[in-house]
Order: sequence, then structure tokens, then C-alpha cells
Amino acid sequence: MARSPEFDRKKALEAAMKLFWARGYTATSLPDLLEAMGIARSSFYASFSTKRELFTECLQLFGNRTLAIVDESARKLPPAALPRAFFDATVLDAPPRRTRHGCMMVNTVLELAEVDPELSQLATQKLNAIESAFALAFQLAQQKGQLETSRSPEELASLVMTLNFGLRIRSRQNPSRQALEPIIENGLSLLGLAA
Amino acid sequence: MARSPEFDRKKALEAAMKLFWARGYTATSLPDLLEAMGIARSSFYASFSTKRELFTECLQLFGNRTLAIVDESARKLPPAALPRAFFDATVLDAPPRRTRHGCMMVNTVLELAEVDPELSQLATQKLNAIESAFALAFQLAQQKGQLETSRSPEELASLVMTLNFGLRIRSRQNPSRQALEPIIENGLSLLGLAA
DNA sequence: GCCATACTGTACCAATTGGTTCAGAGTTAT
DNA sequence: ATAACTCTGAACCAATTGGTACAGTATGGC
Repeated sequence: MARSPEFDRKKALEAAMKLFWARGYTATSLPDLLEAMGIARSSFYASFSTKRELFTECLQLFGNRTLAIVDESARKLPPAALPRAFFDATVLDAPPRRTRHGCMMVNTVLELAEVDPELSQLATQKLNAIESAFALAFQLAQQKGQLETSRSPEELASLVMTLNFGLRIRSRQNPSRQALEPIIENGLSLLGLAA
Repeated sequence: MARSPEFDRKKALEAAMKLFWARGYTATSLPDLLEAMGIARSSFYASFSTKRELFTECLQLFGNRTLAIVDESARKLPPAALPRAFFDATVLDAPPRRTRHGCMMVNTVLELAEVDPELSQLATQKLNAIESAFALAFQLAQQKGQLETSRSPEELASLVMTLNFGLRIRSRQNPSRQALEPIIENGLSLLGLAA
């Protein structure tokens, strides 16, 4: 009855995410997106309604993917090793090209906080989920005696996320391992979370 | 011979800076600027050449002003007390409306890193000057025995700036003192820089 | 063959972007 | 008054913004 199924919606979404991730929401134009996604203008509005809606979908994708990294590490590693694994996966072991983009959620919070609060809050919400995952892990680690208990799990998680935020700024200034590794090392060691 | 001077230039620049600070470069349109600055379009191009040039001037102003805060504290306080004084002045003691805007240089680095590298680097340059001021202070503090010496002044300065960066993200998510103070407190205490 | 569907390409839209130009009004010193 | 100057306001520009409409072309199953 009909032609082949939808084209490669996932791949198109992936390409769009990369662009938004690198350049932000406002600075990414529709023609930019269309070229990167490899689809025509009309197909775009058929599959994704508006630029803004596409952005939320990309943000969601990025957020879920990041959270998945944390969750997967949480299943495999001792809870106190979570932060280091996270920084390795998202900062140090990523290709510099990607590290340079920082974290899409952090970028979004900053870019849109006073321009499109709704999108900014969506990003914050995803970041909070990650912070909660850390807090849970630290609670576990403290119960097991694998982590000093002078600070609450929530405080520690908050500090780890603040370190993470700071790292994402530095990543955009200079994505080199040599610049970022000492900060991670020192940061984790101060928090009692070093190897 | 002529009419009165154009003396509202500083005020106009100030108003422009506030707008750029809050909304970023791309999301601030020329009409927005003109209205905030209270001048006509033609006067704008007479006094400030282009939007981009105006932005660099604003960034410069913001950077110099921030650096002045650090320098002033450095003259009045023991060097190890610098970070706390800085966070008090720029985060905790500022009205929430201002804290909400974060740091214009940090915002710029993130927004323009892959869109206008030149402007992004200008911001980075200003941030580096602040980091250097911290490093110098820590060197002094260590010499005076007012600061533990297990980490180099440069490492400490780098960590303080990373904490600062992280705080600026959080400021845009939630500028309330209650959210930010514990992070500053814990961060400084970990670094051996608490009161 | 036929018809339904999924796409492309282009033309088009109104609105907005940053930037230029210029006539005229206001202000000051001579 | 006149000349020198600084403004304003509006008209105008080309380019770009996000979004729509539609004719035409594939590609399927019947």
C-alpha cells in the first residue's frame, strides 16, 4: 500500500542532538539542522513538529543517555567509585571533539535560563536525577563503610555535581586531558572519593 | 560651538551589559538593547560601532569590574581569605536578581565557544586573570604559613575557579542563598580555605 | 495497471535580524 | 543669527529567521 517506512528518524535525531549540543539552541538554525539531519524541510515538519520540540526531544535523549551511564556504573562498581567512572566516561575517555561540547544540559541551563525557562528547567530536572543517583550511591557507600561519613550523601552529591559543572566549563575552554585530569584527581581526592 | 557632550555613554553601556549578562549575546536583539540603553538606533551606531563590538566592551567592563573585586580584597584581607570574600561579594551578598545572572564571562564561554571563539577566548582570558590573582594570593598565604602546602598555589587556584564555575551554573538554576551557601561552605572547608 | 503513502524540492510567507542613511530637531558657542 | 555639533525618528536595506503549502517523484502492496 505504501512506501518504505519512515527514513532514519533516530539517526536524524542523533545528528540534530550533536548540533544543538555543540552550538546551543538559538545559534542553531533550521537550515543547519536540515543539512545535518539530511532531510528536507517538509519532512522535518512532518516528523518533528517545531524546532523547539525537536530540541526538547534531543535534550531528553541526551539526559537519558547520561543517566544511563551513571546507572550502568552503579550496577557494576562499588558505589564510591561512581564519580570517577562518570568523569572518565564523559570527560576523560571521550574524544576531545566531544569533550569540547561539554554537557548539553549544563549548556542549556546557562543559555536559556532567562530566555526560555521551561527548557532550562527541563535540563535542570535531568541534572537533578543524576545528582540523586549519586546521593543514593553515597548513602550506600557510607553504610558499607566505604566512604567517610563526615558529610551527608546529599552534600557530597551536591559537591560532586558542582565539580562536574565546573569541569564542563573548563571542557569548553580546553578539552585536553592534561588540563582536566588534575582537576578531577584533586577534586575527588578532596572529597574522599579518589581511587 | 557644539551641543552638550554625549555623557550618557557610560549609563548606556551599563544597561547594555546588564542585558547581555542576563540573556547572552545571540538572544539579545538590537531593539532590546536600544530600549534598555534609551538611545536611538543612529546614536547607537555613532557611539558603538556594532553589536559585537558593544558586546566586547561590555565583557571587558564586566571582567575588569570582577577583577577589581579580587584586587581590592587582596589589599585588605589575609590572602587565604580571598576566595570567601570573592564568593560573598559576587554570589551571596548580591541581590538574587543579580546572582541569577551568574557570571557574564562564564556565560559567554559556554554560549560562544563553538559559535564565536574569539569572544569566548576573550572571556577565558579575563577568567585566567582572576585565577592568577588567586594563585598569587595562595603562594603568599603558604609562605606565611596560613595555608596548608600539600597542594600547589596553582592547583588550589584551579580548584577554586572550578568551584566558582560550578557555583555559577547553580546560580542560574537557583539563586537562593540557602542553595548556594552550603556549597561554598563545604567547598572552602575541603580546600582548607574556610574561616 | 492502480492507488496510497513517504519523501524531496521549491516557492512562499510574515517577522525579525543587524546595519545604513538622512532629514530634521535640539543645543551650544561665537 | 549663524555655524557646529549631537542627537532622534523613521525609512530603508538585504539577509535570515522559523514555518507553511504544494506540486512532483519515488516506492510500495494490491
